Amino acid sequence: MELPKKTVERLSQYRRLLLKYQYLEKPFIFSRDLARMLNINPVHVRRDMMLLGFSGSHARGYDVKKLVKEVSMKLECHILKNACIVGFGHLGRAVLDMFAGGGTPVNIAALFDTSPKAINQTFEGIKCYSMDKMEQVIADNHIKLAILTSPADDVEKVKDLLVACGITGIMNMTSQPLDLPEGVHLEEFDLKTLLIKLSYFSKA
Amino acid sequence: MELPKKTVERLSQYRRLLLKYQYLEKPFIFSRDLARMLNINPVHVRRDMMLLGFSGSHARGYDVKKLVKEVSMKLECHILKNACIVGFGHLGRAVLDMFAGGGTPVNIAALFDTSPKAINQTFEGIKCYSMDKMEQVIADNHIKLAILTSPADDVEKVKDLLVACGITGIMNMTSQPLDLPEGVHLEEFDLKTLLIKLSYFSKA
DNA sequence: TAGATTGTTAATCGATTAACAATC
DNA sequence: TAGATTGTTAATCGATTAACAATC
Repeated sequence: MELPKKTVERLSQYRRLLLKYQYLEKPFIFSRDLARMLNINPVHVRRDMMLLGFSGSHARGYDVKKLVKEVSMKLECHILKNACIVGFGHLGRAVLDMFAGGGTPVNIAALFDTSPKAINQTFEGIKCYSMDKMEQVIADNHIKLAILTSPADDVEKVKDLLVACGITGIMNMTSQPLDLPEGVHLEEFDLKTLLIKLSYFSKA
Repeated sequence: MELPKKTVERLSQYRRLLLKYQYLEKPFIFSRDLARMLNINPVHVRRDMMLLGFSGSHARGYDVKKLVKEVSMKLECHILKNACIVGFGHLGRAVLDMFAGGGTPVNIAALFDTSPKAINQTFEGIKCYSMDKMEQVIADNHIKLAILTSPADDVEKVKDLLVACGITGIMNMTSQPLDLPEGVHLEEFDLKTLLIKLSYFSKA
């Protein structure tokens, strides 16, 4: 059975935090402490553990290493998913920087851009290709995810290309609404919208 | 009375879309068409209009220009909010590029970075300052919002600085959880988390 | 009038959290 | 035992959507 979306988000955060924590501190952690570090409610932690099917001890809390292993298993962090970045401007570079270090279960396997300056260059060890190599490169590298950062006017064309290449998930970092066919998962990442929201709710 | 969060997000999207649309097409639009362009349910549009207190015509739909004006009013798009970008790496640059063009009700008024290469330089007409000028610059420019893109290890220190400077809203683009005092609004923008979510739900 | 649309209420769904029994 | 924590159910809250009356 599938986990709720919000639970998946939090599991990912628990994992990230505890991966750092596990070498520094005690081998056990209480829901209260984990919650405080993430500014959430302890009940959230316990409920997520329940959904995960993971048990703690009433006396000591949760076994950090076992928990990290369990979360990683559930999120399939052992199956390294290959992703590509489409559009390699500042935003694309920022994304690459963020994931080049490793530690995340998503592997950037290729870059695509239209600029002759970038094409055939290598960044952080990852090669940048022209758009017309997309079909070949995506097939050869078993790429399943795409992070879309290209300029707004290209988005529709690029989307159709990606879908035709058999991509199963797209992270849309353009501020352009995207209409995807059944079976392709979409994650919206719309900075313009969120900034206006921030502004609206930050009224002094 | 305050609008629901999701409604504010959608209002921002209606506005963006219709600003383009208003010069191209008919002066009226149906909820169905607006919804289709954003891949949402038409009922959403009509309900948001209701919450906004905006009426359409049964025969012709909504008056595009009036609607844009109404949404802009509600989102206070006429009050230009000043924001700063803290951390001017690739991510900071990407954010600046996105907003330098104008058209959004948020104005980037200053950049902050620790790198001597960037400090005192001007990018897209916006000056980059060292972190220790922050208090002065934020006060002088009436900056109320901060977009945080600095490296993870600086985040806590920078946060305290920003709060001390009287910032009322922070967009956190680092993957570091932030704990803010009452009265400072927080918007999380966590790429690592969302990418894992995408990966989880994109299982073939 | 017939058909389409808006405006609004009620039902549904998902996420959060309060409450509390069970356990160490 | 007393006190703290986990595990789980039930209540609450916010967002979405189904249903339908009112209107053009």
